[in-house]
Amino acid sequence: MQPRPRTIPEATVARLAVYLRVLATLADGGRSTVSSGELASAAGVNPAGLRKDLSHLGPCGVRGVGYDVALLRDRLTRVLGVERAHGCVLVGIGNLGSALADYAGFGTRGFEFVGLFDASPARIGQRIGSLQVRALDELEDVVAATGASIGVLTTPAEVAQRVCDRLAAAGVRSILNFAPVTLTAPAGVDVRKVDLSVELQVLAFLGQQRVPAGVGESA
Amino acid sequence: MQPRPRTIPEATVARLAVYLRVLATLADGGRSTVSSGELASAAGVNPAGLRKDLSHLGPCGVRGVGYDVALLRDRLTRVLGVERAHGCVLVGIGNLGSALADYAGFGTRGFEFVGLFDASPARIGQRIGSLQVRALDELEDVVAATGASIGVLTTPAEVAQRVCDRLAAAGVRSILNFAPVTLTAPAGVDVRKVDLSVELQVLAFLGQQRVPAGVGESA
DNA sequence: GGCACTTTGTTCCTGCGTTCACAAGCGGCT
DNA sequence: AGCCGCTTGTGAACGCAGGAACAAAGTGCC
Repeated sequence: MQPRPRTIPEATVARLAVYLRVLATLADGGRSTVSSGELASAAGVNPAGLRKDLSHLGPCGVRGVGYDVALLRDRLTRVLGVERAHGCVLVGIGNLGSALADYAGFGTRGFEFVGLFDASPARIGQRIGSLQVRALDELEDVVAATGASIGVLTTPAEVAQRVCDRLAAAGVRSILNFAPVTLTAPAGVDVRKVDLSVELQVLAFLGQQRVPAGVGESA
Repeated sequence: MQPRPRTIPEATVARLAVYLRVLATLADGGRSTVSSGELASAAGVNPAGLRKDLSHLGPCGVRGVGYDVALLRDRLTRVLGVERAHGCVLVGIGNLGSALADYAGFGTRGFEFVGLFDASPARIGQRIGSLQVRALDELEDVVAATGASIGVLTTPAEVAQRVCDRLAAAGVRSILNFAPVTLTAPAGVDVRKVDLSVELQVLAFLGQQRVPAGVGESA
């Protein structure tokens, strides 16, 4: 009865977001159809895997032809839930927070910042884009008033857990954490972590592993 | 003959980096030993998984007691290859690039920016921290002079691939890409991608999946 | 109208990552 | 010195993601 199996693997969802971006680019370029091979190449994945990913949302291509760019884009937009813009609050307006608040790429992808917060009086009142930085005290009120569903944390590590708790209590259901700590959130609240140091350390490891420099250097 | 099996799964490496950070915090707090359960809890993973991760680098705990904090931290530091600082070049000094260049967290974790580059004359010469933004022309020279092994891309999507090619040609072996495009690099060059929009879209999907809001909203 | 080519959607299979459960080893107590 | 409890390290099973190969289907051409 349900056309969608309703359970799409998380790894697949992440790739769907990538496909969506590629499709947007193709649509801008005037393309009307794409084959799985071409799309997979642009997204950096295996063609078979791409078709399997897409199969999770039912048949949406035409055999012998490929996928309709606009159609597939709209369907992905719906499935990913970015049909309507999601309100986001951003806590911690340091360097990284300011950069994110000012990043234009979010607005065009279904996300809109509806509140910027910081604890430092020096930051409060500062304008970034079309928003003003507010005091942390107003966090709950703004979340309630705007119905923001996503919280982005760019605070120092020491206060991240406390802010996370407040966001969850205020009704935010998804949190994107840039602070270098592992957060614990109540059930029903999703937390995703972006850790730049970890990414660099993985790269460092892969680099040194590829060339075990210093091992056989005895000449 | 080789004490290390030499092949550590990438997912494990990412977690090792997390453990390392937790250990650093514990060491600062004066703790001398930790059990796998406590460490796993702080890192947000399964205790058994943590022990398996650690087993990849040989026995390094004491049964009945736990792990020596300082000892394990040093060993992880060595294994991850952040014993010596890695030189990083950062290309694209926009909002995000500036934030990363100014982020103090990297220096304490074995990474040091040795060059900041931008194509815009308006940016060139600007000082961020202890470095000056240089013209993109100098990229190859600086990489050669400093032996930088890691490149960080925070450029617009349109030029990311070109810069990636130049970095690879200049001898950079690891690239961390923040630009919203899928890069292709020659063999021997590792590319890791951090895509903020994708993270948000995954959150949006998980949020809407949990509550099919809008289905019963007849009011 | 029929045929062949192209491309999707699916199925099978292989490999990896994760988890659970047990045996081995070490410290502390008696 | 011997025993007990605690914790690590490892072996095995489960589940999942990724990749390759095959069948179905639709288009364009002859």
